Amino acid sequence: MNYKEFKKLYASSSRDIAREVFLNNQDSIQIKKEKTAVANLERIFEAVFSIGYKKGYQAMSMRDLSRETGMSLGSLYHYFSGKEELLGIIQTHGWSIMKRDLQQISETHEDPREKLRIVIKGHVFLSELFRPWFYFTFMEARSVKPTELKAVKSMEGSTQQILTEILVCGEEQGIFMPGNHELTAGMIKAMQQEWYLKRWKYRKLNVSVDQFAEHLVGIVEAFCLVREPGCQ
Amino acid sequence: MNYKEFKKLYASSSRDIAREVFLNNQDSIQIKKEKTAVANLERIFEAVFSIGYKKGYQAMSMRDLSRETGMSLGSLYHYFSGKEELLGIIQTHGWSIMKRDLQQISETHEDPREKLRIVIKGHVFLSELFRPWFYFTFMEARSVKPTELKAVKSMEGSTQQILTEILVCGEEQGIFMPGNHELTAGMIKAMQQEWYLKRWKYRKLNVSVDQFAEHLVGIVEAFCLVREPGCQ
DNA sequence: GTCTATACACAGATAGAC
DNA sequence: GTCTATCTGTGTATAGAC
Repeated sequence: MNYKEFKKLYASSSRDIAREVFLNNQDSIQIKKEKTAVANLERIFEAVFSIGYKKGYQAMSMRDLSRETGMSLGSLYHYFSGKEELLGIIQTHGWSIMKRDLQQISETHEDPREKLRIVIKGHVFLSELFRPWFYFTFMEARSVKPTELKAVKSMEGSTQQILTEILVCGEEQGIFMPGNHELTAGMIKAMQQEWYLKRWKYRKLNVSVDQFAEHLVGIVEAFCLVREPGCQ
Repeated sequence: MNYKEFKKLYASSSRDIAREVFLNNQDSIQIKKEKTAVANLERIFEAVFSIGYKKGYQAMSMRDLSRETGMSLGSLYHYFSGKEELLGIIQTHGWSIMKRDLQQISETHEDPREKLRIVIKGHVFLSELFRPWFYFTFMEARSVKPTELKAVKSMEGSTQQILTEILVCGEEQGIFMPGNHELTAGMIKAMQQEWYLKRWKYRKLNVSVDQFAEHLVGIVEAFCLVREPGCQ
């Protein structure tokens, strides 16, 4: 599978995400007309990502957000009760997208080797599709309030769990080498993160998302697949 | 080489770093007595890392810093001209430690395989020794002002360059496989970062810095070393 | 549903006593 | 060299007109 095929299968736009957020938070959002609310939420998220990417969420003022969205301060406060809640909405939604979609991807294959490939690539492709969400959730995870932090940590753990289980299962089937699979899973996650954290580097190097994902799979397989006897 | 041996060779304490900063910024620091200045700088850095780790530098107020250091607001401003300058001092010094020491480490060996091992492990060990510095410089790199950003970016690039050169050189000698070495170097850096960015995860898993570094070297060598003919 | 005007707390920074 | 007291701008958030 390459990125193009992936996009066809899992395509959902930023508009769709905004709609999801609207439906999940209909009680706290004071605007009731779906079309208006969804469109404005989309503008708000986009602006938060843009400003947040440059200087971080804490350094973004509500006036910055007002300027970037073209909405007034008063209007903004009809979409969330405060700056902290806005952060919470984005964080929890970002992580839940990630968790849900990766779970779904992992269920499309049975063979451990195929499953490992698809889960690794799927994560990279997903992070390409929703890069601002991934970048933001990673960089701003610290700022989330303790209540939500627990949920966020558990979602982060569950994505690593998926990888670990594949490695364990593959070892049992004699396909993968034995080893510290938790540690390997952590390393894989680190490399996946590289794509959305340092995206600018790979644009400069002219590395496409497909090349990146393939390279990553190559590294993991070189390490994990059992070598033929007599080989080093 | 393991972490213990590394520490013996490259040991310098947080006090030493504070002294270095003092000597480099003697003109802008209003306190002239070395002993006092160095001790207070050390306290300040420690406090910045502690608060910054929890909520980020932007969210840290000077009053937070005053409370944590036990120094008054007025005193703090005798050590730097403002919050922005303090950030700049920490950032540029953090990156320069990293660059200088890695350069030094890479010069201790000639054979590409040995050199690769030592540079990879050295980075991990260095980040263990100066973890707060590494974490902080990574997470707060965005907040640095444009003038300093250029310097920071170039230092980051140079550490990746060291890895790339080793891989290229090893390929020429027939020790390493051909491939996109820039890309591989980026992946290695990503895994190295994992250690200081997600340190809590590995403490929970009971993974030591030596185990982590060895695992990382294992992954890289499995991918990079030329396989014997007939092997996959 | 969106706007302008404004309340009020807190930020960064400084002056000047000790 | 360190402190307390204070200035001034900016931050988040709200009230109420349109």
